[in-house]
Amino acid sequence: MARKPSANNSGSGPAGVPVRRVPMRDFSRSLPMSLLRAREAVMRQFRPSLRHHELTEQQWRILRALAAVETIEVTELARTAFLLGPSLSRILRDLEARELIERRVAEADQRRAVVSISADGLKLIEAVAPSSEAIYAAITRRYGARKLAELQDMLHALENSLSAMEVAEEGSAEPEQ
Amino acid sequence: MARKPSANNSGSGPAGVPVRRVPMRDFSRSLPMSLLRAREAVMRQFRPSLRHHELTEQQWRILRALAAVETIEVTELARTAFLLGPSLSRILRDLEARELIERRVAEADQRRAVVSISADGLKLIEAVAPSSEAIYAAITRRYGARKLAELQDMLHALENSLSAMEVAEEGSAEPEQ
DNA sequence: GAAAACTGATTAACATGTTAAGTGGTTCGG
DNA sequence: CCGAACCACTTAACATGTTAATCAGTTTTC
Repeated sequence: MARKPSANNSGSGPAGVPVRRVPMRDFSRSLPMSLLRAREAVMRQFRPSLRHHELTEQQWRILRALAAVETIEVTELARTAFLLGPSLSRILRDLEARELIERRVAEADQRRAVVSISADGLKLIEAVAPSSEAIYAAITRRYGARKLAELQDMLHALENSLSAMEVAEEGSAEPEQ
Repeated sequence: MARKPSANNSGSGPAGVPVRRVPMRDFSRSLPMSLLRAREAVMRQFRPSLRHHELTEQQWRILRALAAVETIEVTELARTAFLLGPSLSRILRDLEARELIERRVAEADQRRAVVSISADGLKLIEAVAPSSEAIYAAITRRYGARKLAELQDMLHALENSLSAMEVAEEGSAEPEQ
């Protein structure tokens, strides 16, 4: 288990000890990594259930978003389900082929598409919802309802903090003239 | 802005009001969604900087993990960088082609591959690290160092809670027999 | 010591993430 | 009006996520 000293001196440092060669925050403690790991731990609970219904996580997000409204435009749906346009386009195409959703063009503006869930789509949601809710309840029990609410608050606060923060453009490439 | 009552009665409920037609937790408040949104808010800050160096988020994770050790085996690297095997395989192939990493087979076990960062790879890290650290510092300032540490703790606690939780296999399909 | 079982890594196949480009439809300025 | 600008959506191209299958090397078992 102990890392064996290697004979690889082709790099730079003295071989044998795992040194941090560049001064940098410990990698595994970075915020993006923590968020990724936490999210993966949560999704690992849900994926099997979704999989048994031939649904991906994103398809499930879309169906749930659609179940909450009569109709919705594609752009608004992308915002709600937190998907980028291209992803949403592909998924809607597939869900439409499976007849889980319906789509028509808006009368007022021919550019816009209006989406709604189908009867089959609703049936599917009703089939998945119980186990999904059960899993969520189990997670809540394990972690603690109060702690979970607090975590959500902190996550939203983080999101709000950063939304106001402008992204550095780093003008070292593509000078834009 | 007010949702116009639609004439779509093909579903089930009385048309006109955006009703939640299936009893379910409000979608936008689900934990996976909160985690996803928070993570995206964070990554949005880093992506431009990485992009200027022709690096994806995952490639950056791998280079950073490699910079902390002399050598590492692929499986261990996957665990450290939190990537699945297939993703890692592809990325290592590309990074090797760009000569940012080096790879050789382990002497003791010909199945295993041992990876290390190259001199060019180290130079690249040194080029990216400053702005990366600056962004992280800015995020910390905005959100608050103490709050950030607390959030990390809660995320790790969540991860630990769920790792002990076994995933339901839901025997409704593929009876396994 | 060879077949069976196992293991580390890669490849395959399909779905999504991400950015850029394309395609119609709509609005605006002259 | 009519061409330029804009807008909603889709397509394209490439990278990663995810599961299953494959492949070579190693260990187990009889």
